[in-house]
Amino acid sequence: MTIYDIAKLAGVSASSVSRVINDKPGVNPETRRKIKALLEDNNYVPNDIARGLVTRNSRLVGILVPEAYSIHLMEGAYHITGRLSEVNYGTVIIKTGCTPSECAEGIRSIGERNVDAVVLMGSRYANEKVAGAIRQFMEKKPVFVLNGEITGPNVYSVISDESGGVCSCVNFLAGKGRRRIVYISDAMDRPSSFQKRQGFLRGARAAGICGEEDPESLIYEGRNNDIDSGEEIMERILQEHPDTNGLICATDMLACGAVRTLHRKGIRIPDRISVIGVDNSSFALACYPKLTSLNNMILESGDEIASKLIASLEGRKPGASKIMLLTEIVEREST
Amino acid sequence: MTIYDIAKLAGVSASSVSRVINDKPGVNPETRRKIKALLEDNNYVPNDIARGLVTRNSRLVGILVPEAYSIHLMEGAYHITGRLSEVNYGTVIIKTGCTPSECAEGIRSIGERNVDAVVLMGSRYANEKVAGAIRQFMEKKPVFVLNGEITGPNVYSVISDESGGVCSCVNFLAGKGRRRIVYISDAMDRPSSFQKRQGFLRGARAAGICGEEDPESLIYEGRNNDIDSGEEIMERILQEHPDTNGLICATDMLACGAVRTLHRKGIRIPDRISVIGVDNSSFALACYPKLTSLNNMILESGDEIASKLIASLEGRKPGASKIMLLTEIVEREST
DNA sequence: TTGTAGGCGTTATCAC
DNA sequence: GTGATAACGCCTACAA
Repeated sequence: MTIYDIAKLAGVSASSVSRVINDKPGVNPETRRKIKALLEDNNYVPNDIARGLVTRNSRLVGILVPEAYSIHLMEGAYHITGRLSEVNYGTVIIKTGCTPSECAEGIRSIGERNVDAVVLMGSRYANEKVAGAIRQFMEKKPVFVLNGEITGPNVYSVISDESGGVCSCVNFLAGKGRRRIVYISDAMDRPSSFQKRQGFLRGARAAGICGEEDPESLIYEGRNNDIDSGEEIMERILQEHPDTNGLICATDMLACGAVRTLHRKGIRIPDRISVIGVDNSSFALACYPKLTSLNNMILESGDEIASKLIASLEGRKPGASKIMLLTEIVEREST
Repeated sequence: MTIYDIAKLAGVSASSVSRVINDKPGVNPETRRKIKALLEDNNYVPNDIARGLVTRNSRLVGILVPEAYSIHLMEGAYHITGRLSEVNYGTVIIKTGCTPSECAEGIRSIGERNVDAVVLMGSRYANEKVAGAIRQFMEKKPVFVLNGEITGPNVYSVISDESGGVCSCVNFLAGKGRRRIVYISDAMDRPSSFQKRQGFLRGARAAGICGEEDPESLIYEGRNNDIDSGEEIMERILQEHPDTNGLICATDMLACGAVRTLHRKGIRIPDRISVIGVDNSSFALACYPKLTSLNNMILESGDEIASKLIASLEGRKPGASKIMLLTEIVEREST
């Protein structure tokens, strides 16, 4: 069912039908009614492809998500999808590999999809390879990166102050009298991990909890970012330093794992040790006790991006090209 | 950069360029090399929109997800996305409302996107309104529904035997000597909830755990499907029947909540009470103790759908129009 | 082996 | 107020 079919049925030209479909003026009210009825009766749906060919936009936004399993990022993508659905934009979500080359390849592949804009989920995309791919394949289209920083004329970055956040977590625990505070890092394969780690070092020095000791020695890093990994590392921590009474984990998942070990050993939380996670995810709630967690504002960042995106898509100015959201500690039962 | 631009640069016609791009025969090896080089140098990317207009397919699959917050379904969508990415198909994920009308509206809106096929995530879409919308707006395109049953010439349903699964959970607990087994249902606003509930009733009768009592009295239903809700209901259950020693929850999330209450009351799991969740999600792992959970095969269903989808897209037969996956209890620490 | 012409469904630009 | 007509970028007969 094309506009020509409808036109024939109505005894008018395709142009008139097109005008009715797009609510454009210049068509007799009577004719308009008639065409509208016909459209309805034949449940005509416009062919967005053909439309896109001439209007040069697809009402589609590409979202790249790294395949390294992160529910949290996917939730963010889902959130953005919701916001865009409201204004009748669809999202094409594509999984990419995690290496810089694979990320860059993702840019290229999404480029072929003729999306109107692109969102990069996570700091993993903040690297030179990706920046280059953007220059090559996304020259004219706006690119938004969530929790990562890329520089370019058409690139907008929304990051959250994870470094400052983790730093304040140390301070928070120190304020509760915790003297031996350790940090479980996630895999150091992306900027965000470094940020958090740096934040811990800064906080540890500022709080003066390491004395003569090198604060680096308070950092542990597991094989993976999952619950089992957190469990293992916690085991090691307790073995090496049974006096540990403050714990900050780079993700809620790692924290869940650590908490398991503490349960098993009968170490009470937060009486004997306080635990803080990062992400403020559903895992923080599923954990017992409910985890105090650093809200790194993934959802809020998604909102910011959605707003900028919609503004940009509608021809308005998206605003500042780099913004940072402040994080906040959401206190629950584990501290 | 269009094929015409490349053609001009190479001093040939657009058709030759097109032939090279699509790896079609009938072009001088020398010319082919030259064109290929040009394509590369100008990092030409084909306009999928224009291509779609003539080939009448978009290499895009629509996925409808209900906005009722369900990480689990989104993970499934993500999973399918991954599978389709491998064969260079993109997915357009659209959130829809939860009422039958809103779901049907989603079908219409995805219809405008000229996707090659549609996937409906969850049993919420299994209703007559949606079936009607499919007949109207998706007449020619294959529709796949995950964990829900819709009948139609172009509709393929993959469901999982949640009813049988929950039934066997009752049996499983009864086999462990649990005599008072209760069920916490999720909101009864979709077929899947009914299935699970029915399964419980069937299991309760078969196991003979209700005696003269009406097994309906063993069913509790909370306001929401979240952790807090599970916590509240568990509280009530213990008040009304402190002798409860077996618990089946319609979702892992509800189970997490229930476990919280048990912790608080100092009731040991599984010593005093065994707990089983449904979904076999990450929440089951985040919980302490790790939850025994009924794997309702969402991911596996996604795989089935992806396979059928790809087959169908490539012109092969997708196979049976309705299949059911058997569920299985994944035993962990809570039973 | 190569090029020409027509068409995919829509919108935009003119005449009328 | 209405209707031809030409794009949009690509593919595919068919002709050369």
